Parts: sequence; structure tokens; C-alpha cells
Amino acid sequence: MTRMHKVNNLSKNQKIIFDLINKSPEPLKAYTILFNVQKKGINAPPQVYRALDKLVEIGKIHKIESKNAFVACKSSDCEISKATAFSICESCEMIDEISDSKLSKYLSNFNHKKGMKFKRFNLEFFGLCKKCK
Amino acid sequence: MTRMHKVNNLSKNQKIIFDLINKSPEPLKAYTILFNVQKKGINAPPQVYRALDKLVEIGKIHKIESKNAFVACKSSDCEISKATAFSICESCEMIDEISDSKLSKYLSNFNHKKGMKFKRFNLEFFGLCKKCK
DNA sequence: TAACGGTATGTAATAATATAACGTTTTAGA
DNA sequence: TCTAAAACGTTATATTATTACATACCGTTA
Repeated sequence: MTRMHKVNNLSKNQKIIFDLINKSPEPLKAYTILFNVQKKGINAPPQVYRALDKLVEIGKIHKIESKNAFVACKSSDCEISKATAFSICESCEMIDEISDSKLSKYLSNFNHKKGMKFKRFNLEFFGLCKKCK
Repeated sequence: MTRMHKVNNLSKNQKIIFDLINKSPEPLKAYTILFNVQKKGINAPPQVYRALDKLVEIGKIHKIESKNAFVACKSSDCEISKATAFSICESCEMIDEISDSKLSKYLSNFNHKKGMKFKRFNLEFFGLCKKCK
């Protein structure tokens, strides 16, 4: 195997996969990613899922849980994803990350009565986007 | 096939599957449900998924998206699930439905700046529960 | 009561999503 | 330069979900 360098703290596969997600206008699914990076030598699901796991862990991408799809994080300073929110159009499937500091603050301060202390949340809104309304 | 009656507005399979989920202390996955209802004559995944889809649609159960698991709705008057929130323990996997009218109101009134009008949301909090803390 | 349409069912096959397990290579740092 | 942690490559398999099609049930209403 040829020598590998990390770029921007990302490994070779992580960078290939992040770049693909980052330039995509829409969330990408794991196997869509796989099909699109096979020419770059990534041949098998574990390679994709490992990169995705790591990218999620370090906050470069987020997973849209209700769609099993991945988007690049839009907040440039996002190091760790503790607070994610998305709006999802039920008609055209368009997905937008919501960056709203009030919302984020409100939810981060929310403490469940039952005595749980939260570290992280994910919020997904569904509706019709401007275009589809 | 023997004659079937709807009970509580649920069909035979829907009732079998709702009862199982409803008496479970923890969220159940589709195939766990399948294995547990085979003695009742439900043999194949589509039968389970169809019942689950319907039960979600009418608000009798909710899907925990990050876990691909299903729980019975706890708010007795829940007809349609427009607003769901859960707390998930990352250690013991315990999941609780959060019923907080302030939270629900806050999020229901939240309007994304980009011009989208929301119909529904799902919020999942992650952390450590009282016991695991 | 017969016929129609919508809903639910049963079944086989398969698609889509994700992980286990194992050995090797690369990388970063002491 | 040695080592431990991280990343990689590969095969196989597990888990989650849907397609497709034929049949049965149920409420309505003609």
C-alpha cells in the first residue's frame, strides 16, 4: 500500500468520504457513498461505516436518524455534535440543518425531571418546505 | 381464515403487536416483536412492519429513530404523534418518553427562519440516567 | 343482499442498512 | 526506533425493511 498522510486531521478514507458528503447538496446514505467511492479504492461497507462513525464522532458530519443519511456539519466551528437540529421536507426530502442559538440553549438547559443529565440531543422537524408548501 | 374483529379500533395483528409493545418495559425492535408473536400466527416481517406503521400513524406507539425500536405512547390521549421527545440512557439503554407541555409548546411554536412550517417533530436526548450516573 | 372499494392479511423473495471478526499497515509520540 | 493506538482491507454475516402478489375481511350503499 502506498504511504498515507492525514489531511486536516482526517485520514485518507475519512477525507474521501467527508469530501463527498460535503459537496453533496443532499444527505447521502452509506451505500450511496460506497458506490461513489469505489473508484477511489474503498470497496467494502466497513470502510465506509468506520469513516462515518469517526466523522460523526468528531462532529464533521451528522446523521439524520430518521433517514439513515449523513450531512456535513454547517457550523464551521463544530467540533463535537452535542446539539443537532434539522428540518426535513416530507415532500421533496430536502434537509436543512437548523442553527438557532436560542433553540440550542433552550434544549441544552433542559433537564428531564426524572433525574437524567443530558449530554447530547438530536431534533428532527418534519413539514413542508417553502417550495413544496 | 377465521373471522376477525377489530378491538379498540385495532385489527387483529395490530392488537397483538400493540399489546406486546405496551406491556414491555423497554422499546422493542421489529424482529424481536416478530419472534415473540410467531406463536400467534404472525410469521413474516411485512406483517409486523405493517402493524407498526399503522400503530405509529395513529399514535399508539412511537419509533425511537436512533434505536430502530418501538415504544407504546404514554400520553393516554395521544391520537396522532405530532410531538415526541425521549430521553435515552447511553449506558443502560433505558428510554423514557418525555411529556413536558412547555417543551412541547416551545417546539411546536418554533418556526424555522427559512420559511418552513412544521407539522411534527421528534427529539431524542442522550445522557446517563439516574441509576447509571 | 350483492357488489364495490378500502383495509388488512399471508407468503416468498429480496433489498437496504450495519456489524463481526481477523489480520495487516500506518501514524504519532515516547 | 520502538510501541500503542488508529486506520485499513477483506470476507462473511447479521439486522432492518420493503416489494410484489394473491387472498380475505368489512362497511357502505345500490
